[in-house]
Amino acid sequence: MPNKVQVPRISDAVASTLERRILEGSLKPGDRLPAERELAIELGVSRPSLREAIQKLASKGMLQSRQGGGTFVTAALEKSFFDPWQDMMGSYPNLREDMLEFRRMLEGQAAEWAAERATDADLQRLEQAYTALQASFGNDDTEKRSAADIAFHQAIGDASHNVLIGHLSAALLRLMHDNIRLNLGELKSVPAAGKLLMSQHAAIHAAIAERKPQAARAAAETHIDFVRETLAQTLRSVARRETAERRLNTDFSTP
Amino acid sequence: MPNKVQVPRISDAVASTLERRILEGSLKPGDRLPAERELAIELGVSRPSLREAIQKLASKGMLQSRQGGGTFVTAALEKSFFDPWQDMMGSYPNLREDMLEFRRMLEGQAAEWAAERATDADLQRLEQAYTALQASFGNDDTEKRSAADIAFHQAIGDASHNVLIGHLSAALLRLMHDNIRLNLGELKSVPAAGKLLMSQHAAIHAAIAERKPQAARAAAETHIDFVRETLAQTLRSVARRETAERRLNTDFSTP
DNA sequence: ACAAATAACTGGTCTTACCATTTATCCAGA
DNA sequence: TCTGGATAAATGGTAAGACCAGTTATTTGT
Repeated sequence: MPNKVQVPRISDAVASTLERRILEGSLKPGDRLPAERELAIELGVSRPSLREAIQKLASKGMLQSRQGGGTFVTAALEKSFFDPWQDMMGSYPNLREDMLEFRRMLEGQAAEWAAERATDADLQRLEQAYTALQASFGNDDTEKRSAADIAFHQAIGDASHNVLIGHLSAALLRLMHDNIRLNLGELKSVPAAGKLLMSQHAAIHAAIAERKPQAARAAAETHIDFVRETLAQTLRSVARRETAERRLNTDFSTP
Repeated sequence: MPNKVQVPRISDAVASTLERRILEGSLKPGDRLPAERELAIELGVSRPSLREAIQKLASKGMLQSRQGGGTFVTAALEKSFFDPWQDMMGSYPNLREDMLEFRRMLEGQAAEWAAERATDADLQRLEQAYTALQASFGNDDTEKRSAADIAFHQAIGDASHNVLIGHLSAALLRLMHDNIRLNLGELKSVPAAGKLLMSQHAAIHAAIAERKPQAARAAAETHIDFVRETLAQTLRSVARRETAERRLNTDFSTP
């Protein structure tokens, strides 16, 4: 019965377009879609058609609408990979080591491919993210620094033109930032770390812009190595402080 | 952000109603739904709302509409894709390429680390998985071959002693197997492929057991390259066959 | 400076109309 | 009577406009 050739339906085409934008990263998790009225015009379809497409994606869990608020991209794609670990991170310290080791490979490859494949538009976006990141340092708002950091690495992931790299690198970095913020509070970074981090970011950025794959990979790996080392030191010192406090507080049952 | 209580949406309620009717059996597979205009009146909602509900169920694969014909309850139900990546794989061929490229890096690294870090127990498990895989060839049961293949690669991932590697390599391989099964039917592998695959598995296994990281990585990469090439060939031939069939059917308007 | 009232968006729903495809009906010609 | 095709009816697909119901940003009043 359904052997007939299906005529193309507009709502399906629109759904594919949106899906594609999410997959390829121009619509990232948490982003808000343009208003339905605008988006309908931009895509050249009527609002009902657009709505049908949105319903489809919403039923897949990729979009989420709030009346009066807007329609947002969910993290369904990353969740399907990493959901189970979200909570494990805190309790299982080895996982952090594994994650950094994994990211070393991932970010290295991302940088290498980005240097090989980035389009001019990609480089432009990367440039933009880099200057934003530069600006955000010195800023006290940890939230914004995290966002800028994630955006920078995300831009590299996007430029690598492999959707898995793009989604995974961003998701992992987000996971780490959340975890760090969660477990170490505001974690005023090691005093001298800031400038070193910036120079590393600069090196990565430069290598990609100059299209030097091996240099880009090396720079990215150096970056992760530094983060790993710095984080380990900080954690050790935090641990020392906590055991010291615990020793002091042993007799006080917390009210 | 989405902590607010979600307001009940009419289209959701309608979708639930229809879904219930299907599950309870008052709408059987193959049945035609009442016309949208009638059904909308019967349910006391507008046609657009009803249509949004239908779109949702259609995207779940429970309904199927033909312009001018009607809307039918899907005969073969229970595809149950909860994984958003799974159905993306079907619709975006590029994703399959990205996935293989990514897996090349992943499996290569997994094999390298496994060769460096595997404990005796790991090697034992790997040995076990390898012999099981060997045994499963020749077997006609695709399901079991898949399972053995996944188990083998999983054993490598575990031996790499990085939980992310383990989890991801298994998850991605599973994704590919499911996708192949879903989209290409049983896909009797290319005749000569079986023995080649086995020799590749043997090479990976041997390199890890002999603790030769670089050899292990190379063997794993070769393996993925071969899979990629074979898959591409198979897909091309499938595409050829389909266009041929289409050409044959061009003149016969289906009665 | 702060809080409340207000204005401007934004998604949710409905009505109406028209188009494209399919299906059923009917009528002329053999 | 039967067959074939033209015609009409029914059905899903799309569009436009209006209004409602929440949300968010702005203004205003104290």
